[in-house]
Amino acid sequence: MSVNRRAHILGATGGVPVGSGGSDDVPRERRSQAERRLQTRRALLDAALEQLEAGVGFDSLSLRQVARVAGVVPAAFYRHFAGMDELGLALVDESVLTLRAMLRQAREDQAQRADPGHVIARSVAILVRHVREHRRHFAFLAHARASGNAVLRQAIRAETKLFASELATDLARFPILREWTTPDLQMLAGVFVDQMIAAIDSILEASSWGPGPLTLTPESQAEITARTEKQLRLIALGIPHWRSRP
Amino acid sequence: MSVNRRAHILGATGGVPVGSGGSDDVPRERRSQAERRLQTRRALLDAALEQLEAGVGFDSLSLRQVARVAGVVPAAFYRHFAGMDELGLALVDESVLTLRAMLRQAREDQAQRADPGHVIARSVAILVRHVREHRRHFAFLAHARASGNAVLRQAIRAETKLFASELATDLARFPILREWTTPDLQMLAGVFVDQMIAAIDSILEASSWGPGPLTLTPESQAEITARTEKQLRLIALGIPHWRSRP
DNA sequence: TGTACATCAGTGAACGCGCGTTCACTGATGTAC
DNA sequence: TGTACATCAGTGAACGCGCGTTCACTGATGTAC
Repeated sequence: MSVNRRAHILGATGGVPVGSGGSDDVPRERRSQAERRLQTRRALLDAALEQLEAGVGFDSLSLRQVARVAGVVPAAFYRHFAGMDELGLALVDESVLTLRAMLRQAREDQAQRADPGHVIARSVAILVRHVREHRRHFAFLAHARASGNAVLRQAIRAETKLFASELATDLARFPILREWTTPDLQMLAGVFVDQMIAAIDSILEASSWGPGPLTLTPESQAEITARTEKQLRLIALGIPHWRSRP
Repeated sequence: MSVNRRAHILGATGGVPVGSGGSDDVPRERRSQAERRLQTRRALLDAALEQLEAGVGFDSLSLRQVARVAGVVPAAFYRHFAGMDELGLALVDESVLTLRAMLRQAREDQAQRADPGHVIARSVAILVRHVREHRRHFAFLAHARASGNAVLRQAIRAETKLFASELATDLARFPILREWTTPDLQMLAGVFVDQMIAAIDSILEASSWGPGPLTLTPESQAEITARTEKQLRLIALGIPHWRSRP
């Protein structure tokens, strides 16, 4: 993996595009200061995500390394974030948008086809696809969730609770759950979210086999999908027999 | 938190106990080399656990800091471990013993009273008690499980799978599960383990409110216990309606 | 349109610090006689 | 029991390194006239 390949995408000094017909993949047209500012910010976020995806923990991420991969001098970092914590919170914001998009898509998919028999299979498929398409965000959330950084950990836990609440609201629309109390719906949403987190962990683990000896045979994506569907179906089987009383 | 309070518990130089009637809490009797060696090793492990418990991630743990808290010079660390990874693996071994002890206790408790109605409540109680009594080990596992250290992560994942398999074996003894296929039992054990992990996270989170602004109201231990019991009961409700076919 | 000045994203050098690792050493514990 | 030597856990000094943060700076972009 080249660590420095983004180096100087913005031009050599003072942020000016150098040369005339560079062979870089970045267009050389004139850009406003605001555009260039956004571009550097993005490069910093991407540099962090890139290393996070490669298995580096957020705690061990260094400001200098992030700046280096982003092709910028360390001091320039401070023009965008007060420190790594602030960058981390920006990543939480981004990642939460991804989560919400996933929930929204599942909701719309659900609304389109009134075919309640396949809700679980379709939801799992959407989950798996989203995790694969937004690996970096999910890898960040999965790791920073348990990281040593209290600020990030707290932020992610808070967002997870919010996510569970939104899911509870969605669940309330199912006829069979209409009579359930709000706390019971929250409890049920909690079970689903816990299983979802476990599934995300499995997917990330299965698709991130870097160097080193494999002591565990990684599960295939199909296996994870099948197992997760089974688990959710088992849980769903209990629902009709739950007596939800205030 | 005093970082240095263990300093020189073993004596000042060459490992010789200094003074004659020290006021330290460590007895000054003559000790064999082997005993002193074990004692320092333990001090190193404890120093690491202490910081892990305080919220420091394993990734950010420094060899020098661990040695300092253990009251030993950095170079002495290498008399016991080749590096932090090896210390981490030793902690995995220890923590896994704690996990097994918990499972064994739940099993014995189960065997003593043939009162199947309270299996869940009693199991949750045992879980909660163990997590509180062995906070440091569980905090280590919960964090290093998602840490940036691939070696530790792998080791813990492997042990988690093993744990789930043992649980599956225990589950097979329940009359209602006697007809289930092995893969289905594994799947069910997986659900329980996932919920257990989530519960452990909650307990650790609830009881580790260090400094900093509280944006989330921490759940009380009673709330966590009640919620976990509910979740497991819901899952159990589905069991009789699952058709397990080869 | 042309000119003079302001803004500000990114630069490059410098700082002090804690880190992991190495090394020859010390001196109490352990052992052979 | 007494003596001479071996073992080896822990010492302390040293090393080079990457880190986060600061600072005055540069020079292209943006703006007022």
